[in-house]
Amino acid sequence: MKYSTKLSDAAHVLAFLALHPGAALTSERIAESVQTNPAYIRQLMSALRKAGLLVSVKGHPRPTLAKEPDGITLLDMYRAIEGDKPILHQDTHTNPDCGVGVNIQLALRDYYDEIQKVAEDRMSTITLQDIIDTYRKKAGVNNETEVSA
Amino acid sequence: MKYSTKLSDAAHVLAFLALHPGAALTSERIAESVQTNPAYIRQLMSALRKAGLLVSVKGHPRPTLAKEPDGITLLDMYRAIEGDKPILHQDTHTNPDCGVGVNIQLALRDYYDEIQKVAEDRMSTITLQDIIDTYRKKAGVNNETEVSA
DNA sequence: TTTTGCTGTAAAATAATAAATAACAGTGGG
DNA sequence: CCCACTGTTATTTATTATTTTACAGCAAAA
Repeated sequence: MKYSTKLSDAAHVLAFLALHPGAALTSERIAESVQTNPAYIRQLMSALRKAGLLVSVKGHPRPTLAKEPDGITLLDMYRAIEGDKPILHQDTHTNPDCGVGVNIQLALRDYYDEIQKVAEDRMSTITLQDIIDTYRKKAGVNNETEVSA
Repeated sequence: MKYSTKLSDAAHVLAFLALHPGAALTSERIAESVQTNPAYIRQLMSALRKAGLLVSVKGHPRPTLAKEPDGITLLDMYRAIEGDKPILHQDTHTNPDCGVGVNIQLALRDYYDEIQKVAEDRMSTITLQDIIDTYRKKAGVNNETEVSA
């Protein structure tokens, strides 16, 4: 497969909303910034909506954040978009007749869970507000205005 | 793409070597345990060899660990197998004419780097010896012997 | 109340990456 | 000199992500 960039794109969408409060943001407008197609943006927004991070009304091009930016973490976005997909993947097709194969994978699971935990703990400390703050610094350096296409 | 299980399989291979010291382990024998094909195992071993984790001689079916199990970390394996592949992936195809898109991704990079760091830090604390120790506990519970197929 | 533009959703097509497979030159041991 | 095996590359297949297409239904404007 390709590598999933859904988390990045979801963060992009939420930041875009936060940076354009009150604007009439169609999925097409957002898609231009992400440089993708409107249906994909709507799919992302659908997941974010179901997770309670975003509010929108069918047919009405005015999606808004469901919470303040400092109340939305990167982990919230990850859960919304990727569910419980792990960052490291086990091989679940080892030989079931081989005790080594089976139990090595069981052992690895414990350690993968630990790694997942520290990654998620870190994600839970990063908010959309943090991302926006960092964005503003970068944008300042790059002399960009946040209303450009 | 499929999800990569190379790290899991590499750990499997190294653990298998550690658990069968002195045995004549052909790539075919190891492949049986992982339930895959010998060429794939040889590819993994090639990467592990280049990273200095494993020693083998062409044509000679007796690969051995290049270091003690407590001197090989999960991070060593990850580097050997995945190089500097990140666990989270940015969208590098956003609209370059959109300041928001460009700079949001730059901001995300900082945070992704942090998440990568905590994950790798954790990986660096987990050794092949730890995995083997945990394996033995699991294997004990499951009443398996480590010499079965 | 009709029209228009948009959303929400699903299905099908395409793209990217991983793993499986096949092939073969070359090594070491018998 | 054989033989079994490794190390390596190239090709094919499988799996997942993204793109594309399509369309029913809502909201606002006319």
